Amino acid sequence: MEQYKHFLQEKAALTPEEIESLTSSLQSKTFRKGEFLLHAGEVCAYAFFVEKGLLRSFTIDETGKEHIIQFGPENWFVTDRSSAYFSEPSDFSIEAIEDTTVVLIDAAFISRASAAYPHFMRFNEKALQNHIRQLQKRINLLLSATAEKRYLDFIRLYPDLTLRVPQWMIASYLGITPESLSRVRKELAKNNFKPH
Amino acid sequence: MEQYKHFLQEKAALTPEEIESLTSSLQSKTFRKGEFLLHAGEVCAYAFFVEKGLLRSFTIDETGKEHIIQFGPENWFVTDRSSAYFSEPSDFSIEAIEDTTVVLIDAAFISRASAAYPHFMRFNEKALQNHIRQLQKRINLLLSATAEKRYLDFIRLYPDLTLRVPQWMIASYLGITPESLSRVRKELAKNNFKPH
DNA sequence: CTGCCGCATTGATGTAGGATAAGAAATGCA
DNA sequence: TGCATTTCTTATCCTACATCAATGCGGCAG
Repeated sequence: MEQYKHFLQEKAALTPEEIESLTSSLQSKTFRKGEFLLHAGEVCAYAFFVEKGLLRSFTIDETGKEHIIQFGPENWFVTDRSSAYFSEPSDFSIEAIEDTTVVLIDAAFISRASAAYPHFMRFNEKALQNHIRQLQKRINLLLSATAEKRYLDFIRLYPDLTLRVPQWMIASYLGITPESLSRVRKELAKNNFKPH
Repeated sequence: MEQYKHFLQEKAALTPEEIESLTSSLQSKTFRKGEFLLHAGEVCAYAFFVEKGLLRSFTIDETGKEHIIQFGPENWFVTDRSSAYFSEPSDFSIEAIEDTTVVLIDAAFISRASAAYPHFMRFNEKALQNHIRQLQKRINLLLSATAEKRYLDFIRLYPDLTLRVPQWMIASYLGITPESLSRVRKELAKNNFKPH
């Protein structure tokens, strides 16, 4: 819970007292590596705030291939907003890539907190807007950039993930095969590119 | 303004009186085919609600290629939310594909309306959530579907646009070249596919 | 009517990345 | 520790789509 409290203090500009009173009702839960927090087809009841560990959300297409939507390291939210908001079955699955502790945030919490604290409401809306910005950016990349550029963008944005996530998952996030990613990396290495 | 009022009544469940009082402060404006409502680099001050006509929003990459983000026919909103919300210069341009009449909706209007009418606030949030759902869906398509599937999805979703929009713009939306789209269509025609 | 321009089509050729297969390296686990 | 499984790499071939270039053709300004 500590990370989440800290996060609220930073981003939502709430006082420690407000935070205590708000979060007293929240549960946290730990999942082992490989466990699922959400299976495709279920309604996503929570937003998961990652205290420690690493999640991924992904879809599976008709041909059985996985496509990673998002990684969730510490201090990130992972959820399927559409499913949670509209109470529809989710297309996503959410899985722990490492042993992961999350705070469970449900819709009732959000509305209670928004009603009680205008700061929280604004914080929440800002998170939505940020999410849109991210999605938009990703669409742009998928429309315009080569595999190599997308990979470079990825390691620029998530340098630590490059080390924590197996490459086939990064490939899946980028929309290419692991073999292609391997080639891209080889090419980059040849031109003496140093990721770290 | 009529379309917008109708839209509010349908989607936001406001009474005609509430709608009148709300919209009295709104301006509408008409743009000629080819005119720009927003140039990349400017801050996007409005959400444009399309009363009549057709808009497109698009980016231009480093190599000078356009990538269409969204089409906006009647009853759609076109804007760059990130730019509008964070008051940052936009990456998008917005252009009228046909002579187009829009209602100009600025941030002040949204907050006034949200404060005055809880229904409006919920309507607005729902629009945001819907937007996220759309973006997510598009990312999924770009990650997993071939040009043909993406095109089929497009005409299923926007059958009327297929007739109003030049094909090179559809190609740009799909992330392929006009030549490729032409070949996809040829292939579909051969297998006796009838769009309408 | 005519010449031009933007758009769509078609063909020839190039290329990024996919599919497949196999081996090497890393990791987990008994 | 050693065996098995997963992950990463490498090589070969293949395919979807891009690029380049030429042709056609409908609108429309003069």
